Amino acid sequence: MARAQTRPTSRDVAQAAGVSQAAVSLVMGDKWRGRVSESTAQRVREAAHTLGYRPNLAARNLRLGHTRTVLLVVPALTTEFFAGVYTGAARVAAQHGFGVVLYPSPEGIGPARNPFASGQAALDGVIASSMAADALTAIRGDQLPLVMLDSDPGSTLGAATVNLDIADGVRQLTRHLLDLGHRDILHLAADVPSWTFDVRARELAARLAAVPGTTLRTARSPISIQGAVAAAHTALAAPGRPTAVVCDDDQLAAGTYKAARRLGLRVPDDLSVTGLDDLALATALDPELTTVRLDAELFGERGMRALLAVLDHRPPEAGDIPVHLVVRGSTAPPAPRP
Amino acid sequence: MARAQTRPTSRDVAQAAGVSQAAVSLVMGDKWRGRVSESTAQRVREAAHTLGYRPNLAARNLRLGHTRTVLLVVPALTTEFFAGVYTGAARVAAQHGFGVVLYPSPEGIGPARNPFASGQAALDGVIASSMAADALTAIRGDQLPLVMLDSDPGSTLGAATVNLDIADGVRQLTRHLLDLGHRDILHLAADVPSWTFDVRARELAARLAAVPGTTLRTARSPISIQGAVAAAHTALAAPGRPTAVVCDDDQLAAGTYKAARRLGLRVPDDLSVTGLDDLALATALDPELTTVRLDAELFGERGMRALLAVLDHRPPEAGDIPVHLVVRGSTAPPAPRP
DNA sequence: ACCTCGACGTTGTACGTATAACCTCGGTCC
DNA sequence: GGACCGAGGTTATACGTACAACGTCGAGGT
Repeated sequence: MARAQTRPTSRDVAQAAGVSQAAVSLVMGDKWRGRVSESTAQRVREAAHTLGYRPNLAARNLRLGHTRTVLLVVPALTTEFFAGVYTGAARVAAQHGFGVVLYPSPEGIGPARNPFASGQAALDGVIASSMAADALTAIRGDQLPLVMLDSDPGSTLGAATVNLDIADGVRQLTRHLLDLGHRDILHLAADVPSWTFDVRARELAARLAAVPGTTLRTARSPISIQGAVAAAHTALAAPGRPTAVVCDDDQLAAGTYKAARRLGLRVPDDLSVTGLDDLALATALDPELTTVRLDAELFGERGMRALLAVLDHRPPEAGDIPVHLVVRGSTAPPAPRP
Repeated sequence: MARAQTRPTSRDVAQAAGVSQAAVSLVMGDKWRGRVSESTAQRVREAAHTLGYRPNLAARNLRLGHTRTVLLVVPALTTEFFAGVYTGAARVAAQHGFGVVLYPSPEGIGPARNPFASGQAALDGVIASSMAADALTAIRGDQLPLVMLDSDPGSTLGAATVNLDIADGVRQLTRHLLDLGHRDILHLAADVPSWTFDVRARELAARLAAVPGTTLRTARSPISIQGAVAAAHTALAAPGRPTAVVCDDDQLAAGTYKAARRLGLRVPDDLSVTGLDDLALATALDPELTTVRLDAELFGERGMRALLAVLDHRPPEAGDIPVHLVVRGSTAPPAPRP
């Protein structure tokens, strides 16, 4: 429980170097120019090195009043998407001397347990992706600067938001399917309440409603390949099969492939399938998946930049992040109806 | 940069409740029984609530000398495997009042930048997976209690280790292929220096060497589906094609599927393929992948328990974590040679 | 001879918390 | 009636750091 032997402090270094603790702090903090002679600084550095001195972060954080660490709250890490978000956020954080700590919310995309109440690290701010309003207010209760990723700009209680232009992605997707001649479409939707999924449903419905003679059905699935197999199988086995399935993400599309196979349907000849995310999985599938590519790293970068802006009391950068359709082998014109 | 308005401290709460700061600390720390009356405790709790008081973690950490936070260093989060490790570790950590912070080492499985030097959170210990020796010594330099996951027990400089019994998994896998009649095997190996991959190569070679008339070739691939496509394509296009491919993980197997398809080879009729991990990807493939299931959550649990033991100066639990072969559709007897 | 000034430090203090040590006061026991 | 005691607090202090404010000392200017 207790640390084996207590680590050396700046005072120990000071004593070893024959200077005051303040001098050590100055040297270690690289603020000694014009205050300490080059030779003394060197002596301090050597003493610190031989003692294996590392500044006590807790003390520094207390003194400074900030930690230069931010928390990135993500849903389950079952996909490489949020790894990309982290990478992007961590990169720009590092450029500004910040660290990023990753907190995968155990309950998935839904309400997260408050990670601050659980006595975790001290934080300067939070970047949270697609969270429910109650979890949001819990975080706000901590009065920490907050940036929301992919959340309803209307209900984030004034927090800054950074969004992917999912609506435009769905727009491109819908146009592609309509251009191919599809009129009977199944929406395989994630059964998780989240703005990012609501947008997909809303935009898809709006686009199809604008075209007479189209029909749109909806099936719900948990966000996993296995879950999607069951959901898609049920939906596709029902009478009046659609000619195309629009999936809320690539994992659902993978499940749809499997369900189609079981039903003896070939993709894309008998059934077109689309995904959303462009995971590595998308090109591992056979045929490769037509999907919408999301730039996860850019998303993370923009999120971190927005948080930095909030911390600086600057207005965060505006505008959604563009996405684009990637057409591959899983979409084709529908077979002529018998 | 500076926090908008400074958060209330325990002293503010004390003043609001008309008690001393010490009393607030007692009540908040749940150590007031027999020291503070129920009514006063209630008053303090109310004051804390209306002020929105949250204890300053940096101050608490400084005072206590520990943070009850440990770091989990993982390679890139491109797979759900380490999500499982995190989940397991976080679960047992929570049971002991600890938090777990996730640090995806930017350089992948290889040497990691020292996350402590970069001024991140203050930590009580580290769980690190498959790291190179130089990164290891960097961490040891911080004198933090350390547990290594899936690392050579002989070269961890005395750190505790927790390992999956990969060797046994490869043993089961090899027996399965030999039983099916395969004698010409290609090992598609990860091109990353890491003990966990060395074990695979060593065990596979040893098992096949024990059976006369077998041949073993090796091809190397980066750990990604796309990378494996190229590597497997090259290896399979060469003369003297193997009848089975043993892949270091499921992602490589997925790449092998694609390469085989391009070469007009059917799995498993023309080529058996095996993976290792049992990711969701394994059952998304067609045919489903024969692979070795690793219990990621148990792995994380054991890792955290070992760290807790080290922190308590107790000997960590011994013994490797068992794994087991999952036979699916990607393996079959080899086609009779023409 | 006096003042100024830069170079090179040092002393002192505060950050917010947890807890050891102390205080007070009404009731009990002998 | 004095000793003792437990309940219900308070006071004081330390954790390790960063930095503002304060010396000190020798050189240079007048």
